[in-house]
Parts: sequence; C-alpha cells; structure tokens
Amino acid sequence: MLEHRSSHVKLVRMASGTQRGERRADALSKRRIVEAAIAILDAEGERALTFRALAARLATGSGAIYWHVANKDELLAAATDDVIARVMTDAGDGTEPREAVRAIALGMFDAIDVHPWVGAQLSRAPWLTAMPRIFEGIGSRLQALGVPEEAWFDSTSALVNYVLGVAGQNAANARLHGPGTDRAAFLGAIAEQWERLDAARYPFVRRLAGRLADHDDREQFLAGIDLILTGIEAALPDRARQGGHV
Amino acid sequence: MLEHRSSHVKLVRMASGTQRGERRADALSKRRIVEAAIAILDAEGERALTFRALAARLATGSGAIYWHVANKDELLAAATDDVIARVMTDAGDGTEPREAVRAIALGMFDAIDVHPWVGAQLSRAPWLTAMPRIFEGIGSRLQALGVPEEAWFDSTSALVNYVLGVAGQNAANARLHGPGTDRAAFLGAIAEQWERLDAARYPFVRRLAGRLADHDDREQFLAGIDLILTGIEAALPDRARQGGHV
DNA sequence: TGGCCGACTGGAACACCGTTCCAGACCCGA
DNA sequence: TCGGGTCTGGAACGGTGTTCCAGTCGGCCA
Repeated sequence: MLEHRSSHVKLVRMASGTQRGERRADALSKRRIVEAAIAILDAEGERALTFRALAARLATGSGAIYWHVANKDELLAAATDDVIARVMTDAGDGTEPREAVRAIALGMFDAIDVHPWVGAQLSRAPWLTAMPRIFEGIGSRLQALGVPEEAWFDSTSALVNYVLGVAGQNAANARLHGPGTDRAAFLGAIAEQWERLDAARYPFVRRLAGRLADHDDREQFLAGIDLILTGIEAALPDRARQGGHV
Repeated sequence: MLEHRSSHVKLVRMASGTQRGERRADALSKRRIVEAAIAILDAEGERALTFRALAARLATGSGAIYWHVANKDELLAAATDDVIARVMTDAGDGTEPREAVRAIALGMFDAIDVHPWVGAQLSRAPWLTAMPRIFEGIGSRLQALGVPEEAWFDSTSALVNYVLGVAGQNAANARLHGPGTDRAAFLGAIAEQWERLDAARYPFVRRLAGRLADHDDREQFLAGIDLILTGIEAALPDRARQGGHV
C-alpha cells in the first residue's frame, strides 16, 4: 500500500537501465531537493515552502522536482526524517540508561527548537519513517533500564507521545510569532491574557499565569520527562530498581 | 493584539447601534456557522471543510460567512472550543481527584476519537481559547490531589502535553485511513511494516510490532496517564501522599 | 408614510497553491 | 548517426482562502 508513483517508477527503471553517474555537476536529485526544502523551512517557515519557491531556489521548474519527489507530503517526510535521523545518531550513546533517555529527548527538543516545522510534521504524519527511529531510540534505552517486556510498549508510547505533544506545541508557538520575534514577548502576551480570564471559572489558570510568563521551556520539558521516568521506575521489578541495570 | 477584524467591527457597531432581535428565522449567525462546520468536519473530514462547502450547506455565499467569522482559523478554533467546553463540563466532577484527572483525560480522548479534527487543531493552534479550559480542568484537580504550588505548572503541563501528543497522533491516524476504513487493518499494516525493518538497526521496534497490531488505544492512553500520575504522586509531600486530599 | 442608512447577503473575482501535462533537451548504447 | 529513455522547465488545471462590492432587507426618523 501507499506506493509513491515517481519513486516506484524510478526504482523499476533503474533496475532495467544502466547504473550511470551524474549527468551534470548541478544535476537535480532528491538529496539536493530535500536540502533546499530544509533551507527554506528554516529560513522562512512552513508557509514559505511551495513548489514554486523551491523551483526558483533550484533554478528549475516544478515539474522537474516532481520527477524526484512524489508530492509535498513525501518531501516533508524526507526533510523530517533527515533531522530526526541526525538526532538519533548524535544523542544518547554510552551513558547510563536514564541519562540516555533524557539525552535523546533533549536532542529532539533542541532539534525542534531550531526547526519548528519538524514539530508540526511529527504531529501530522509521523508514521511514515520518523516514528520507528524515535521508538527505537527511546524504547531500547528503557529496555536497558530494566523495564519488563510487558511494559515496553506502554512506557515507550507514553514518553513518545509526551515528546510529540511538546513538539506540536513548540511548532504552534513558532507559527504564531514569526521567525523574527522572540518567545518571551509572546509568552508574556499569553500570560496577560490568562490573567484577565474570568476569576470564577479560571481560578487555577490565573494563578499559573505568572509561571507561564517566566518559565524555561527546556527545563519544563525535562521536568515532564523526569515525571514519566519516575512513574516508569516505580513499576520496575525489585531487582532492577536499585542499580538501573538488569 | 490578535484582533479579528469582523468581530471587532461588529462589537463597535453593536455598541453604537440598536439591540435588535433576529432579522429572519433562518438568519446567519456565528453559532449556526460553527454548527454547520462541525457537521461537515465530522461527516467528511477536515479536508472537506471549505468555505464553498460551508456556503453550499448554509445556502449562502462565502462573503456572508466572512461577515460573521474572521477567517478559517477562527472558525476552526471556535469549533474546537465548542467540543472541548462540552468535555470539561461533562467530565470529572464529584469524584476523588486522581479519578477526576483520569475522567477528564478520558473525556478528551473520547471526544477526539469521535472528532479527529479536534486533535489536529489542538496540536496546531490551541492557545487561542481551548488551552485555558484544558489547563483549568486538569490543573485544578492536581491542586486537589495535594500537589504543592511549585509543582503545579510542571505537573499540569506534563499531563496536558501528553494528552495533546496522543490527540495529534489519533488525528494523524484518522487522516491516513479515511472515515470509512477501520483502525485494526490500518494498525496491522503498520505493524507488518515494522516487522520488515532492518533487524540490526531496529531490534526493539521489531519486537514491539506485535503489540502495536493488537493493542487497545484507549487502555494504552490511560496507562500513560497513570504513569505520569504516579510520577507526580511520588513527589508529593508526605502528609498528602496517603489520603489523596490535603 | 416615505426615505435613509447601516446590517447583512451572495456571488464574482483575485492571488496563490499542489499537481499534471507535455514539448523538448540531453546523453547513452547500438 | 540515430533512437529512446532520462530528465528538465514552464504552461495549464482545478481548487483554495480571502476580498470586493452591488444589492437587499428592515427598523428608525422626518
């Protein structure tokens, strides 16, 4: 199922054709297209990524791009996978399991902070390629932490869903205040709005408004990860709970 | 900031004009427009909600709709707020705090299950109106659970981010398999895909594929909520940990 | 009662999007 | 040299959100 026309066709043709080198030095390729797409997304935001803008940057036409890429969804998936793959190989190797989970989560947080569009894409269509990477990265560390097999799926899903939730929120925030303006002013505006809410219906939110304005996103993210990790460790069998290793 | 032109104008005009009743029985209003939008979203999915389809269903033109609604974002926010408000008033009253949190979370899960587009909207632009409702609903129960004030923000955020993460994933799943096909076949296909991954690079994911195929989304969601709740309770001060009340 | 004016309507028009189509350029093996 | 597959670039298509505006309706004032 779900076969993208162009890449499928290309595969068949490659198999029956000749293995050739580059046609020209500046030949179009999926790699170059994805790189250009990431550059546009980072510099001008999600809304700026159109096939016309992409074609202009690559000095070609939109038709040429469609020869290498099935559609915009595949392009976004490839760009996202590119970023996630880098996170998973760079972060979380060698250290103690609990630290490794935190390192991977932080790596994703930082990547989404730099590329907010990744957050949006992850909470829109992550099943294509990025999800197995994330599950493997986090789940294998939980395994090393001593989580029993019956709990693997629920524990990993909980962490992944939390990370994806934060990812989506960061992307939404980045969309509301453009790439230029800073986050502090934006959060201040939201906090002000919260303080003006009806005191009878929103007593809790009003008391929280101050925290919202001056909190550190990164630290709060880590606090959530730690909350879930202690929840996971509380259910650990006795022999694994002490050392962290099985 | 963020003032929507039409509603702003309308307010000004109302203030200086006369308080009048309905012009006709079938007069257009924001309420009727939002209702029609929800009907379209539920029946035919997010992609089917266009101003043209909306105008056709309401037997009017798109311009008339823009008199009552600033733009599509405001329309989606209003529709989402409608659903979330119902969840927050219906669920989680009267019971013990921990149960109340679970009830509210489950209420949101079920609402998103019925209206997948709510999940998409929540992980796209929730700050407009829905977020305070969710924060108040969950946060006030944590307060009742005995969570100290310094931990309110982190604990509530953790739960909310988790819920929003699941919301986004459910919406993404619903988008991949149309309103017609069922979820079991869809998950089976993903699981098959996971089992075919490279054994060297994805050993954990491959062992998880079976679980993915036959798990219950709702139960898994609750398991994640419980994980976070035990994490939160583990940090509770001694006197609150026993009874659940302060 | 007649006219006025603002609230409201409905549909045409605009700019732009993702995608498709296609005529040609290019380069390889025969 | 030639033929055909690989690859290109730009025009064209259908559809979107949004704007624009001529016109309708109904309560108010002279």
